[in-house]
Formats: sequence, C-alpha cells, structure tokens
Amino acid sequence: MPEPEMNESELDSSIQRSGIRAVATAAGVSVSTVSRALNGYADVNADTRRRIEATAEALGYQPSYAAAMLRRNQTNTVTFMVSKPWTKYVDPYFLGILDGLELSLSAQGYDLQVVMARDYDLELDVIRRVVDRNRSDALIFARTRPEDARVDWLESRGFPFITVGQTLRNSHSFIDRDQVKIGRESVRRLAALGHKRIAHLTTPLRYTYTHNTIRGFLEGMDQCGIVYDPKLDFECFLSRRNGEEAVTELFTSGTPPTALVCGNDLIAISAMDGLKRLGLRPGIDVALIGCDDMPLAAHVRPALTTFNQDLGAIGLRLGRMILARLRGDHTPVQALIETQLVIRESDCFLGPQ
Amino acid sequence: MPEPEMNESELDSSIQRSGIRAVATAAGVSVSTVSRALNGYADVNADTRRRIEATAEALGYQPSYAAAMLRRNQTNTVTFMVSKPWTKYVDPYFLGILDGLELSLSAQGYDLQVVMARDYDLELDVIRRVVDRNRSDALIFARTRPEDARVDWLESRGFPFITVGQTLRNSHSFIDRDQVKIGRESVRRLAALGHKRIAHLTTPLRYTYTHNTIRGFLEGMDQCGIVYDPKLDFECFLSRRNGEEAVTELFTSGTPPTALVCGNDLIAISAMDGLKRLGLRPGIDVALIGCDDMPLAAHVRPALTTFNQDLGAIGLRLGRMILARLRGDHTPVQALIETQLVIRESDCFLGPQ
DNA sequence: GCGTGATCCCAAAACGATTTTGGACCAATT
DNA sequence: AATTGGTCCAAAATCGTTTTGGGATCACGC
Repeated sequence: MPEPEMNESELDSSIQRSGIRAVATAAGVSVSTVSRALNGYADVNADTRRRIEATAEALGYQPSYAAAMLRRNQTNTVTFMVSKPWTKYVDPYFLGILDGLELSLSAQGYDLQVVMARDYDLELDVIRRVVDRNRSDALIFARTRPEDARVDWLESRGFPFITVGQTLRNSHSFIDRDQVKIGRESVRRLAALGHKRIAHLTTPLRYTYTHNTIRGFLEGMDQCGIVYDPKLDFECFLSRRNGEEAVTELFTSGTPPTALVCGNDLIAISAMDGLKRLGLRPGIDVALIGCDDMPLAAHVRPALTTFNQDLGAIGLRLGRMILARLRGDHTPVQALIETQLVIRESDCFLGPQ
Repeated sequence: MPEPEMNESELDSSIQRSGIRAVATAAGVSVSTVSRALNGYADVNADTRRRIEATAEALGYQPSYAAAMLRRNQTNTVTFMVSKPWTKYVDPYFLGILDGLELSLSAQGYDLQVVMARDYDLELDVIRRVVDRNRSDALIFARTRPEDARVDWLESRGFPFITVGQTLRNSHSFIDRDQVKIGRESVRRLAALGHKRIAHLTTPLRYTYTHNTIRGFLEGMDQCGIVYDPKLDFECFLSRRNGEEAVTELFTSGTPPTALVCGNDLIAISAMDGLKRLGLRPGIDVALIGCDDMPLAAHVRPALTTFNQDLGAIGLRLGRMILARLRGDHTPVQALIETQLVIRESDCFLGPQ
C-alpha cells in the first residue's frame, strides 16, 4: 500500500452529486448548452434556458468548483491578509471590514480566504505563497507602511491587490480613512474648547496612517494658531509604551498639556486610566479625543469622544473595488473614507488653570 | 460577443507557470513518477525522488491546486464560520483561535476559509452553501446552543465538523473551556475573600457555555455553603442590557451583593463603570471577577481579575483535531481546556459592611 | 433556388493534476 | 531454468467543467 497518508476520503455515499452531464441528459440538451445557459451566455433560447434552470434546480445541481476553477484558471477567492498586531490584539477595525467584505464578495460568488502573517518578516512570504500557488484571485491587506515591500512585490508581479491604507508611492488602489482630517479636526475641536497645549499620543510611526494623522494634527495646530511643542508628542504601542505611560511622563515633567489627541481608542482609554491614577479627572481636568469608536468607547467613563466610521461600508466598498478590478478595470481607485466625530464626554472646555 | 461579464482574466504573461509535465521532461522521468515522488509515495527510488524534487524546486513548480482538487475530490480547505456576535462585536476569542488554527492548518497544506453568518437564521444556510457546493473539507464554528440545528444537519450529512463549545447531545467532537470550573472557581475565590452575597452577571442564556458556567456557579455556592439568591442573577447582552444596567438594578433595590461574577470581561468592565457611577469603588467596595482576559482587562482600573486561556493553543488544538478527522479518524474528540485565574485588583476582601 | 445572416445548439477539445494499469527489470528462491 | 517478489516506470484514464469551432435551421431578399 503506497499511500502516504491514509486519507480515507469519506465517500459520502449518502448524497449523489449530479454533474452537468446529468442535467444535460435530463433536460435533453448538450452539456455545453447547460453550461452556457447556467452561466448567462446570450445564445441560448429563453425557453431552453428556463427548462435547464428548472432541471438543474430539480436535480440539486451544484457545479464543481474545482472543475470550473481548473478550466477558467481563476479561483473565485479573494484573500485577506491579517498582519501582526491584528493576529494578537483585538482591533475593532478588523472584523468590521471583514464582515462587509465577505458580504459583497459572497454576493458575487466569491469566497473570502484569510491568511495570517505572524510577523512583519513573514508578510511577504505569506503573500508569495498565496500568489505563487495560484490559490487566490486578489489580495487585500492593511497596516501599510510608507515603504511597503508587499506593494512593491505585488506590483512587479501584476497581481491584483488593494490595500487598506496608503504608501508613499500610492500608485495602487487603496482605501483609507481620511487620517489627515482626523488629525486636523481633533485639534480644531480641542482648540475650539479653549485648549492650547495639546499633546499627541500617536499610533506606531511605522505605519503610514500615523504620519497622515500627524500631518493633520500639525495642520490643525497651524490653522488654530497654536505653536507646536514637540515635547508633547508620544509614540504609543499597544504592547509596550501605552497611553498610561505617556500620560505619566507628560504630567510629571515640564508643562503638562490640557488636552490629548490619541491615535486610537485603546491609547485613549489607557491614557484615561493613567490620568485617574495621577489624580486627574479625564473629561474635566484633561480633554481626550480618541479614534476608531470601538464598542467599548461608549461604555467607558467618561464616555470617549472619538471618530467613528462605518466599517461595514468600508468592507463593502473594498469588495466592490476588488470585484471591479477582477472584472478587468485596471484604473487604480483611491478611496478616502469620511469619519464622523462622535462627541461624548471625554473632551471638555478648558477648565480654569 | 456572448460574454456575460467581460472577464479579461489577466493572462499574467510575466511568469510562465511550469506544470508537472515540464518537471518530468527536465528530470527525465515520466509525469506519474513526478507525482508519486512529490506526493511521498513509497515506490520511487530515493535518488530519483531527490532529483525530481530538485528539478521541481529549480523550475519553481507549484502543482495546480484546481487540478489536484478536481482529481482528488477534496479541497484542502477548512472553513471557519463566524456567527453573529462576532460579526459585530469584538470578541477576543475570535482572532486568537483563528490565529492558532491557521498556523496548524497551513503547516499541513490546508487553507483557512472564513464565512460569516450575519444572523442566527442564516447560519444553516451558510453552512449548507459551503457543504453543498463542496468547497470545504471540514467546518468549524462556535457559539453553540444546547439545541443546535447546525450540529444536527451536519451530523445527518456526515460532514466533518468541530464545534467550539458544547451542545446538549454532545455526540460530536468539540473543544471548550471548562466553564463549569470557571463558574465554580469564581465563587470559591470570592467566598475565600469573605463574600457571601455574590451576584452572577451571565452571558446570554441561549449559549450552552452560559449554562455550564451557571452550573459551576451553583456548585461553587453549594460547596461554600452559600444560599443562592435568584434575585442576584442577571443575563447580560453586549448590545442591550449590559453590566452597567445590571449593576444599577442590583444596587438600587433589595440587598445589594458584595461581589460580582461576570460572564465575560466586557460585562465586568461595564459593570465597573456602573459601580463608579453609583459612587461605589470596584475592587474596594465591590469585588468583580471577569472571564476571557482580553487585552484591555489588564489596562482597566482596577485591573480586572479574570480567567485566562491560551487562545492560540486552542486554535492549534482545533487544527490538530480537524486534521486527524480528515485523515480518517472518526472517533469524536471532546477537549476541555483549562483556564487560569489571573488575580489582579478587581477582586478584594469583603470590606466592613 | 440561392446566398446571407441570425439564432440556437452540439461534439469534442481543453484544463493539469492524480490514479490505475500493465509491464520491465533485477535478485533471490525453488 | 523457471518462478517469485520487489522495485520502479510509461501510458492512458479520469475528474467535471468551460470553450472552441462549427453545424443545423429558419427567415429574408435577390
């Protein structure tokens, strides 16, 4: 017995899958006509088409995915690559997008496949595996960096892909939040409330979107006539130096800020904890604005003022974009998603100093 | 032009995929020998095998997934179905498991596919689609209920599946946390700290795991000689009546509890917020124990005492279980995962009442 | 009656692997 | 010398679609 693994392969004798041949016989037409009828080709008589459809339905015919894939040389699958922070930390972004994406893909008969890259170094390997093995028609990934090797490689291969987030070159299709606006509006909101010393607790600088937020932040400062104090900038990580530590440093040396622009809600929430620990009341002594509007943001006290976006809509849009690309539309689409500032309790008027 | 959609189909002229034929020619053997050599069959000369492997490597040969799938009648794909709460709310459970699962699957050449069911009513439809269309070799899903239509259907079809969580019949393979123990140990911990009035803020009752937790809770109460007061039980939902509301009710009428066992961390955190709003200090006036140990649990003040489990390990184990099943091992495996109580700040001695 | 399209349909050829079939070769045993 | 068994390989069949390249049939105008 030369079997490498004794794959017993089920047999599933219960239900007999009827192929296109059975449908053809039952409907009294040829196999090719069934195929053309079921795939919406024009040169099939309307009556014949209806008859074939009825027969297929009656027989419970399901075309073999594998056979179609082999013949058409396309997988009808779109791959979403999950990068490092998402493989470990729960990011509200992830599931929401996946949800909308799956919705639009499945509506067009496409499947969603998920692959994970456990480390930055592995990202390219993972992509290579997916692409080289011809197991997917297109790729989607996020957490883009200004210089992104994944983008370079995929562009050189001509493989269809869309990123969630931008790169420096931006020659490809992407979808992104308007981070510049988020940064700008955060500052403007706080300035309107009277704040002048505004700190920026940024997301990791390796990501493009962080830089865009910073750009918006600086634009906002400029527009409001506030001079930028670089000492009030802190790069925060989820795993290491978080909002709590940043706040501790900010409020125990130099002139502390009266307001905090936080790169995301997790940073904001940990910053609020840090403030409380220092005896400061977030939302009263210090104003905070977050970003993402994760479910918890509304449940935290004080409830977090933050930027909301319709994640499902992003996913949906993403699906439409990739589907268009797959249909042959090669013009790069670059979509900026609007966000709304959700005002809750954590931002506040500048109290008497 | 009878094209239904003008699918331009790329052509990707850049890289010429070399097939098994090319490898055979280059290695000077027959096609079948290449197949046997590359698939680990025994009756191939060791030298020949090495030569073929080297040739395949040199030519960058990647066997056509579609062709193999068509011939072997298996997809080399495992499908994970995401059910409703996970499609909307960020649950730490989800990604961690997916991560470990993908790791073990990809190591064996299997792909992970994700499908979403937007609603409970759709779950069965989604499963049916996946199974009937023969697009997956096995199915994994969670959020099991005592009477679960998905389990019934899959069992009747003989389709391989594993659940994360149990059902009433439990005739299938599953993996689950030891929820009974979680409930029991929560009570025992709080009782050891002097608490006698212990409330239970449960997860939704439609899920099996909630009932198991309740069973453990009652066992613990019994073991500690505490009489159970049904008025201290609250079913919490993420979307509707959350921990905050439960706490508000509990502490504004009747004899309030001194300790809270919470079905998950999200409930616990919102309960803490509710307590603060009532002027009570969680971790000082009222003890809380959560469940899940989501990343935020450690960042919250007071830091949450909660049950931790190695999610990656669960996913890994899940992968091994499904792989064994796919290799023909039909004996149901029922794995209970151990959890550890992570003691932080939110549980506390019973203060002077 | 004969081309000329239009319309509808069909038989056969891909697609690219795996698996089966049959047989060659060699050494050991009868 | 014949038989047996073990080890290897080439050729052909197979999986179930889609696509190709016509072929009937009919209506129409000359």
